[in-house]
Amino acid sequence: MRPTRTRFAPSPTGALHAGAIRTALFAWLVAKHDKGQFILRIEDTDQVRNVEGAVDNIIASLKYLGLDWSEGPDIAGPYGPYIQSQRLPIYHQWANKLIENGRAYADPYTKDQLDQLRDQAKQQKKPFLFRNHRPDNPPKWDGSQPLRFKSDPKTYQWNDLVLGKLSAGPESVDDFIIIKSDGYPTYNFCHIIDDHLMEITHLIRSQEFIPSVPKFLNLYEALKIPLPIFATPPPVLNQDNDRKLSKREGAKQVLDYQRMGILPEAMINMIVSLGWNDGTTDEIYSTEQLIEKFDLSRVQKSGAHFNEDKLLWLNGHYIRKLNDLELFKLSTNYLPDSSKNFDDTYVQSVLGLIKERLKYLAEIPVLTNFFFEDLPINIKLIDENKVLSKISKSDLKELLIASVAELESNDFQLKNLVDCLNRLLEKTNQQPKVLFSLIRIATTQAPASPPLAETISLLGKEKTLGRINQLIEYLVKSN
RNA sequence: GGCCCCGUCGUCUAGCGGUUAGGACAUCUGGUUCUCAUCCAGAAAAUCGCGGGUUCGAAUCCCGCCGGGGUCACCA
Repeated sequence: MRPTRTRFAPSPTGALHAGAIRTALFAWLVAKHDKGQFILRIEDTDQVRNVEGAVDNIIASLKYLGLDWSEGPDIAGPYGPYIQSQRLPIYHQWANKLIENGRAYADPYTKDQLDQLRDQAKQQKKPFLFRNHRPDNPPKWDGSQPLRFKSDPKTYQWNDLVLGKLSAGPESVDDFIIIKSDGYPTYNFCHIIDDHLMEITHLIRSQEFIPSVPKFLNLYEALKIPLPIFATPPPVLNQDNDRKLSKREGAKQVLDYQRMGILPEAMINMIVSLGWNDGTTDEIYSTEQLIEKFDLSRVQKSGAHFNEDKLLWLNGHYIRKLNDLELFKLSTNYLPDSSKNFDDTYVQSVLGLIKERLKYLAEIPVLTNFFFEDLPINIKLIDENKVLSKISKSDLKELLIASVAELESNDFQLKNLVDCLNRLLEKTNQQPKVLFSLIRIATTQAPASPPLAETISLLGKEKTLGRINQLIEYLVKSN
């Protein structure tokens, strides 16, 4: 048995989105499951569409999710180079074989002539097939014309690990360009050679290539290259419509999710669930479990909409499983600058308090800033509060004064604070709804925060009392 | 338009001839001394795209239709 070798072969035409990275994930999981190899190959044969920095983006996206490769543009291997633009002589060698066998010929048509033929076919409502217009005496190929594959049309039936039996008639097989007039090969040609030379066993790619497979099958035959196993995952669709994810549709980059603080485990879990499950009711899978359980034959046939709600839920789940130190380490790039004035223990405690309401790391500043800095009084929080807005400002002021009096003698240990707040409720004869909301707003100036006792215990006596007094002053002045 | 693929709650899905069609996200309700969240309990949500067959019995098998998508480049 040959070892399983899968590959991810993107073209560097822009940033990777969730659809592309899922294909990579599936291929990676197959390789890991079989204890084989996963290869990264860059398909940069379109010199016009190549985008600077795209390879870096691809590599960074894969690294973010921990999808590692054993051979690639940055890792030499026995079948390199792994960048197609560096393999041109190989493609020409194979192209020459086809010419020698009479299975490739120079295309003598100009672009205008071709367009004309296509228009004609369109007007006759017939599909355009180049092979109906093969030149009788093609010129010898000198590299200045495109080189075309001379097809041998027939009906094909083939197997796909995901989609099952697929078939198409001879009308799907045509003469297509294998070497462009700039000397670069087309995808249709060179991916077959590369997959063969690189000993790829499973060709996992997205659904838009299905209509081309009969053409590929014809070429495999002409090149005497054995078929790999085909597996075609369904498209990943936009959240809001039924079209596949694309940059044009405003799909987020994979790295955008990294920037917003989606943990790799959550992202992997989300992406794999688009089209795959193990048949149980499990929703959460560690990467190790996925490697063990993943199976292409259980991949869905129909497209799946990307769902950011579910991604956030998963991410929250993984964040909650972190301990305070782990969360602290992951948060360094997200903490507000003002946190630098505090020691790590304090910052860790803050993160511990907000952990269960954190959906993604970029939320950290809005959830924690009041722990690190004094915020201006936002009276709207009281005016728009459904119980506090019904109480007169002077009554609120009196409640705050009573609170300061009670809290002043406390040591702000959590347990003692809870007792203290309870006493305060009794003394003022108030509902927690009123009193706790009031103190919470005074001390955080935030619409939401962790529970009151925990919050002010961590904040400390000095800041808590200072902030309450500040609100008292404000209320006195505005009266 | 030709060819090809797909079609179960709003979304992701379980289901492979006999189920009260199950789970998860989202939504809504209640509980956890305040808010937000977590957690717990519960509700609502799919006449299995439609119509025919086959069968004692169909979401599951067959056919037709409809709907959606993909593809018809010197792009991948």
